[in-house]
Amino acid sequence: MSGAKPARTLLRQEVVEGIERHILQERLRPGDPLPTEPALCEALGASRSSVREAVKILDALDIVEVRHGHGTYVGRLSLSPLVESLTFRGLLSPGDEFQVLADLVDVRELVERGMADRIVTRLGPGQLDALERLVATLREQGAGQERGFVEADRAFHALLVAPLGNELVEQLSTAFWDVSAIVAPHLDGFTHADEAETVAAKQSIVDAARAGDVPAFMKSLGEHYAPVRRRISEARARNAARA
Amino acid sequence: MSGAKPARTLLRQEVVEGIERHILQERLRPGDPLPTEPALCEALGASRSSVREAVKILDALDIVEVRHGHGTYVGRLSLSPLVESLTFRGLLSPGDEFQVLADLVDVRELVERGMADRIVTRLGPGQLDALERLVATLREQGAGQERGFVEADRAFHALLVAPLGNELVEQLSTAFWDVSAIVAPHLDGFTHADEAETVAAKQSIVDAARAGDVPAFMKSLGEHYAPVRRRISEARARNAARA
DNA sequence: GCAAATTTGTCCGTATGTATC
DNA sequence: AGATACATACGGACAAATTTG
Repeated sequence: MSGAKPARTLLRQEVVEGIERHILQERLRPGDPLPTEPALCEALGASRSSVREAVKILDALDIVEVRHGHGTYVGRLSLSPLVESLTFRGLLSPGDEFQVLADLVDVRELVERGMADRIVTRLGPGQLDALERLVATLREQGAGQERGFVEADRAFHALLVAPLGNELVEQLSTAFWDVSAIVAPHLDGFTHADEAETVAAKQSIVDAARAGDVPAFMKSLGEHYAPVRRRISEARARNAARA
Repeated sequence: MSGAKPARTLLRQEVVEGIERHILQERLRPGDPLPTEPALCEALGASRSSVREAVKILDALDIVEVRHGHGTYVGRLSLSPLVESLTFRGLLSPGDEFQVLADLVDVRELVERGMADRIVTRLGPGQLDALERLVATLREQGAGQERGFVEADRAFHALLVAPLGNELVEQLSTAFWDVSAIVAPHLDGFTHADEAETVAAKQSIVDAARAGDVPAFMKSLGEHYAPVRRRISEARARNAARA
């Protein structure tokens, strides 16, 4: 029966909050250095184990970034935890392997559709030309150069929402794209015809944006995601039949 | 000079992937038990420290759930890591404290706006009545009963996107609401008039949905978020003036 | 209700790998 | 290259929480 307070909350969790408090109070910014592990131990009254576990939690959330042999720093606060979490969920998906993927495509189209008017009005000539060049790249590179293809596709969707001036939307958009790119390969049956259809729809999207035609922009968006939706529903049908 | 392989990747990270692999290969589902720490140590060839740090990382991502004195289980795979990450970013926000909040409101309206047609067509009479009851609750409970007010508000937005059948959209919607609820209190100046305006807009939203009027639904959405936007831009103006 | 068994939480000491100067 | 500072990893011991007999 020592007089020590039987802290209801786990010490590790208090260390997590202590580090967060320190970052906020000192108004630190991403990349700024944090105290070393021994310093954190003394400052927060915990052992190395507890401090290390707390740091790993914050590292997983990208609130903290650890560089081996160098030090601990404030993280970038990116959406990497969302990507990790959603990716694993997509790979797990008990029952229906592709439900998450279908939902994901919905959300991706939702974001671009919901921002359609702003995208159309704010895309400048230079950005439209850049989009056009990406479409050309996609058209030229077949299934032979997968690497360049997926990279151009990623860049296209990132550039599409870039002029919004909403950093959160940009990061969410690329995060959802990343998850799709990791989960989708389990989706075979994607033909060259599908690919061509998708690229053609991208061209229509750029044309509609250049013309300032919001309804056409939305229509092209629907056509762009149509092939993926077909493949997903076919895969789901196969799964259902197998069960 | 031990014969151990000088793993170029961190051992801790390999343990993380090993646990993930185990969950996938065994097709475990949320709530299923995982091996104990000593068992994981032997299975993955790592010390308890490394295993524990790996488990904490997976716990932060809600891929694993740890219960003290009980065991380790497969997590719920919720979006809690997104909430944690975004909340901290909102509290940090160097330079402009309310940029993240403004972006957040944009995204919340974006989701509801982008799903407008589907929401209007799929909302059944029972769900419309439930929404109406929530609006009544919001109207009756003033600033006096904050608890019930915010709870009803949360329920309203959750119920709005529920009939879509897209679990990801539902979880994203509530996640963004949660982050707003945590970050927004730093935003004072919210008057009773603002509150009344927001509640009235919610009534309009329900009316429009009941009438199947998509344009009116969208218009009401804009009116619903208008007061919050005003408060945010005022707060940003105050911040700018202070700097 | 008590006590034992199981499992996670915390601490300490030590040795190793890595990056910087 | 050597020295230093730091994170990484190990193993053992005890504390705290939970379940079970």
